Amino acid sequence: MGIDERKQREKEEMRERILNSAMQLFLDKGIENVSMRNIAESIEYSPATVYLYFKDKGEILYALHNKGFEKLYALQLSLNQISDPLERLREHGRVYMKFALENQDYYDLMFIAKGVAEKIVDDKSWEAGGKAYQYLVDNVSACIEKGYFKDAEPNTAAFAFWSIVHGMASLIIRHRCIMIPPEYIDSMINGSMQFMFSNLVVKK
Amino acid sequence: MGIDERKQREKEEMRERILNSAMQLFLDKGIENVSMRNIAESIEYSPATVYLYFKDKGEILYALHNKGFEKLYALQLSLNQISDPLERLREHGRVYMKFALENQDYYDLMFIAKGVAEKIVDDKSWEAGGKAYQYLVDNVSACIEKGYFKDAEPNTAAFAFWSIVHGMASLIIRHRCIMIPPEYIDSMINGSMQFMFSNLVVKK
Amino acid sequence: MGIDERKQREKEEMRERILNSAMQLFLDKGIENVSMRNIAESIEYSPATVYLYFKDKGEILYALHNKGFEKLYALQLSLNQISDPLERLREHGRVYMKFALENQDYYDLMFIAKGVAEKIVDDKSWEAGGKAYQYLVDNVSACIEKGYFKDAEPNTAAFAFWSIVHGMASLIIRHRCIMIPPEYIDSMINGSMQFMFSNLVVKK
Amino acid sequence: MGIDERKQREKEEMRERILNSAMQLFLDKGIENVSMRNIAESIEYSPATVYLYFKDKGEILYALHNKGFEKLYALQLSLNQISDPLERLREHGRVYMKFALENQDYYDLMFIAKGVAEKIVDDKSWEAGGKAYQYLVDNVSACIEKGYFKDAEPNTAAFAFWSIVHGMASLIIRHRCIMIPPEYIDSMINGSMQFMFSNLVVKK
DNA sequence: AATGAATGAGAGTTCATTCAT
DNA sequence: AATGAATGAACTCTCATTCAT
Repeated sequence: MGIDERKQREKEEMRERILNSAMQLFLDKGIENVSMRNIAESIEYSPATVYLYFKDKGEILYALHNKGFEKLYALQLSLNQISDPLERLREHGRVYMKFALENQDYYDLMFIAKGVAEKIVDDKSWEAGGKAYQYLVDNVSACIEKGYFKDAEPNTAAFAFWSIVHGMASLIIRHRCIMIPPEYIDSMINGSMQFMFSNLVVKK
Repeated sequence: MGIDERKQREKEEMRERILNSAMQLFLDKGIENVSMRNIAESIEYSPATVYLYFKDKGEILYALHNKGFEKLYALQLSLNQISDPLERLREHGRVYMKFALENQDYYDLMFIAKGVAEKIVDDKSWEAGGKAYQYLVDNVSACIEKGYFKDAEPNTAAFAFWSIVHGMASLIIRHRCIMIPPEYIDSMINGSMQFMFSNLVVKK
Repeated sequence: MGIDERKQREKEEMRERILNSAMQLFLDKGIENVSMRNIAESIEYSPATVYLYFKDKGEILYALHNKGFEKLYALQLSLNQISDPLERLREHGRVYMKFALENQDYYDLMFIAKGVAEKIVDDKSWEAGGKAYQYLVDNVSACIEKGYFKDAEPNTAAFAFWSIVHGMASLIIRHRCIMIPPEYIDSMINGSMQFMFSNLVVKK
Repeated sequence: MGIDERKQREKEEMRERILNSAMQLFLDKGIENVSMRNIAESIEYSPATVYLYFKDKGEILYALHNKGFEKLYALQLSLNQISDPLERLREHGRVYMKFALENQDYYDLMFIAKGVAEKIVDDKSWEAGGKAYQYLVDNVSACIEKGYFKDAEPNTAAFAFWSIVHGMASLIIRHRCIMIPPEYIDSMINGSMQFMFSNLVVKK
């Protein structure tokens, strides 16, 4: 009775193994330097086998990209328990940065890597990203409604907030912060976000 | 006596010609689609000749990266004529974004591309970037001294400002703004910067 | 007792189904673009299953080749109702060309494709082809006996007739008639056959 | 002074060597079973080297195809010394068959092989074939003008003649004459051509 | 009887780079 | 100073086929 299920599970495990190996390789050698062969070798299977689980290289990239967005979205949902939208937005920023820095490989794939977005647009599949972005817009809207920001249009403000955190994250991930001693990075991030928030918010 | 100098000069001219052609190709076909052979063809020399002037492809990328920083720094210097530091900072942001969007390939090379930054650490030559960054820090410092920002530490605030503009630029350049209709991108950028500035600055 | 027969029958049905699907695919996509996987998919079985019914791809080709000859032979038999051998030969030519052009993939397999004929010699099984050829020889013999051709040896004349129609068919099928506008092909064929017949036949 | 010429000559020799090796391989293994790698190996160079001399596989096929047509056309020109068009046409047939049977590999490429014609049509390059075909049409026209054939339209009659010889040649080359004992093939060919000519030609 | 999983071999092609001349 | 010739290594992807289950 469990046979089909076992097979199903094994198939899923194999996909997972491939994805993990691929991600590890991306991390080690950079996305553009990873080939299907590399991936196959790293799981000790033949190249052809990989194609049994993923149609082509793009599908692997897409699957990882999606996993990343799911992870991120799950984190966003956990923010729902914070009722005050401003506090939620602040925490949103912290969570986003934490996600970016703890999952630099995923973040790179999701928001920085070349050749990924291009492949994905062709499919119907900016869904994942769209959901995450919408969550931010809603959060910002709620803040505006509560009067936390002056002169703010939700989409514009959301883009501004996103830019700040993405800017920090991508500068760090792509090693453009070498003028900042590593041990200061964290306080730099917190300081920057603090600077923004404390000044942007309307004092009542 | 003039011979060596002439030779030196000719060598330099050739390097320059190679770099210009390479950059033109990057602009035309995208960085990853340019090969050493392409570059050689575009200057009508053989591939082997290019190697007489640059050790390898990485060195070309690095040289272009440096040229990019020089370009950017020149733009920054032109800001000096603006005496009010806040107004200068505001214009700094506009100029930076303009540079990024009009020279997306330079910008990519300078602040996003993988493999370039790594080379830089080895070569200890973050000079070019350091100067540009220092200019920003100085600009922010001047603003703080004049009391435009509250509770601000110059390095931290500078990092924050840089993050915003880099965030916007890199999201656009790496095609992560597909949820924003292209015709709105410009107003989105201006709106975001306006949002930040108008709220961050202490009202007197 | 009926069990074995049923099994036998089922096996034969499956072979038939495979062959039909394979031929359909050949017609749709061209012989060289059909893989064992395609064939398996089109009958909704796994690739491995196909190998239970045919030793390898060559055997499928060979079987189709044979089916082609059966088809052709059936058409030839239908000519028997024409009693005058010359009229029968003329119609033979028309029927042959019709078969060739309406079943280009069968024809290709039977008379042009490489790798198929080789297999046949080994398998000593030129039977199917032999029968069809003999039919032609007999037809030509009858014409000679009736005095329609002068100076003719049956085998030689048969080969000559076969060459004409095969020449036309294979030039068309393998796209070597590009200098003839497509809309003229038909009249070219008819014209050529007319030219041969009207001149070859002894006027009484 | 001779340096450039020597280089030119060496380059040409290399192309020739590649073409010869390729042709030999085609002959041995069949066109569709020859890869660029095979060709490279057979001349003991790396695959990449072959691409220095030929843009892609199609260009090799095309070059061979062209060589074949040049050979054939040269033979045709040698017929010009025969003044009587009927005798010329008769010899034309003999020469064509001789060419086909002595250069089966070239003939296959020129008139039978799949995938060659397709590639060539795209280029401007049915020239070679067109010239050879036109030569035949002209020959047939001359015969008609001289009253050798009744009721004949030149293009149609030319197509008919071509079909006969091509039919014979391709049946032999693709091994479809296994019912004819090898030692009879020659007399079969001659006999067939004799049968056609002696009967087609108007007796005066 | 049927298959899921796997693979070795191979396809055409491109690249950065080297080196004798 | 410049290059023609060459190459090893790599790329993505497909195929016919096998075999344990």
